[in-house]
Amino acid sequence: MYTIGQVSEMFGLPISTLRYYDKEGLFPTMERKNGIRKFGEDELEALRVIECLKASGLEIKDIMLFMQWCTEGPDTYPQRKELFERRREAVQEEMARLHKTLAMLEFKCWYYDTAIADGNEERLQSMLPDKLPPDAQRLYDIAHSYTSPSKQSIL
Amino acid sequence: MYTIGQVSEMFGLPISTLRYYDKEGLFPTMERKNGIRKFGEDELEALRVIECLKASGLEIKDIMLFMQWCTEGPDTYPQRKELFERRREAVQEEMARLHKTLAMLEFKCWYYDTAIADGNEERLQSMLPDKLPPDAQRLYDIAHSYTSPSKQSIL
DNA sequence: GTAAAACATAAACCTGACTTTAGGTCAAGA
DNA sequence: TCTTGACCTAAAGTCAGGTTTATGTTTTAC
Repeated sequence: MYTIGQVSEMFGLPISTLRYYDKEGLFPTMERKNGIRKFGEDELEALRVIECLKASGLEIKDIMLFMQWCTEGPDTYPQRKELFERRREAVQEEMARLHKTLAMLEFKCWYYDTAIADGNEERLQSMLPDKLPPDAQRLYDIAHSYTSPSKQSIL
Repeated sequence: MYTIGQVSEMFGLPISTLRYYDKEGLFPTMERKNGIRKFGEDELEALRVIECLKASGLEIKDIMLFMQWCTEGPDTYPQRKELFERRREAVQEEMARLHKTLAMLEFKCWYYDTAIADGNEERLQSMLPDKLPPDAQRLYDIAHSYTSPSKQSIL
């Protein structure tokens, strides 16, 4: 069993954040002794899951819902599974977006390297949009490829 | 040249967001005709870069600084290059974090699949933390590996 | 010429995720 | 005993990144 201060150290989170999470219902089974929070293994695993779900883009109030499900026994296994499935898809999409972002950043690194060498952007601008050196062209094409703005898939 | 409504369509961004970006100084060279904004190729490329820098985790006010540099000529090439280098590193770190997040999500998908099949978590809990099937163990170990909470590298 | 659609501004409002503040309890060491 | 440090609460404050509202102007279509 750990105190809030120990958990704050272990996870590198401010104490105020841990209290905020508790207030939002993220530790539904946490015990107390004389009003003082006692973090057990369940709460540590809850925190790992909280960090994971937050990183996946889930909001606090939806994480709270998940934690509630965890107190309701085997009937909620399917909902919990569904939640993780959808988060997995969301993270995979986010990684694909970051891949494209990275292409743009690498292209711009190359672009400004070249601009610094040339002292100006004239030669570079004359190469746009399709007469760049092969490596740079590849990055440029990824970075400037069209992505549908629709948020909802037809499926 | 495009109107704000056309650009809103093209990028799937609300008109209010484009006006907000303009107010924050993200289109420093945008022209107007009778007070009406005229988006040219420079502004379209600015928007692509804005989306990229936002996705990389940069704040609006820092994107504004970059846009200002772009109006100041070749002297600021090195700063611009530096900015993209650091964003590249930040995105690579974010992708590594998401890789770990994904391992946790995949582990939990497997976990609840198994819990649904078993009807309870007893067998699963008895396998933790190091007697899981190989594939699940791999995911579990990635997801539960320690990550230093320090934000500053020693170098 | 006129009505509707599309543009404009300033300022207030909103949301999520914390953080800070103000005031209080409690246990341990000097 | 007293004071220091770690804990507690409720409520207010903060911040980024927009969005909404109220009001007015310009462009476009008939």
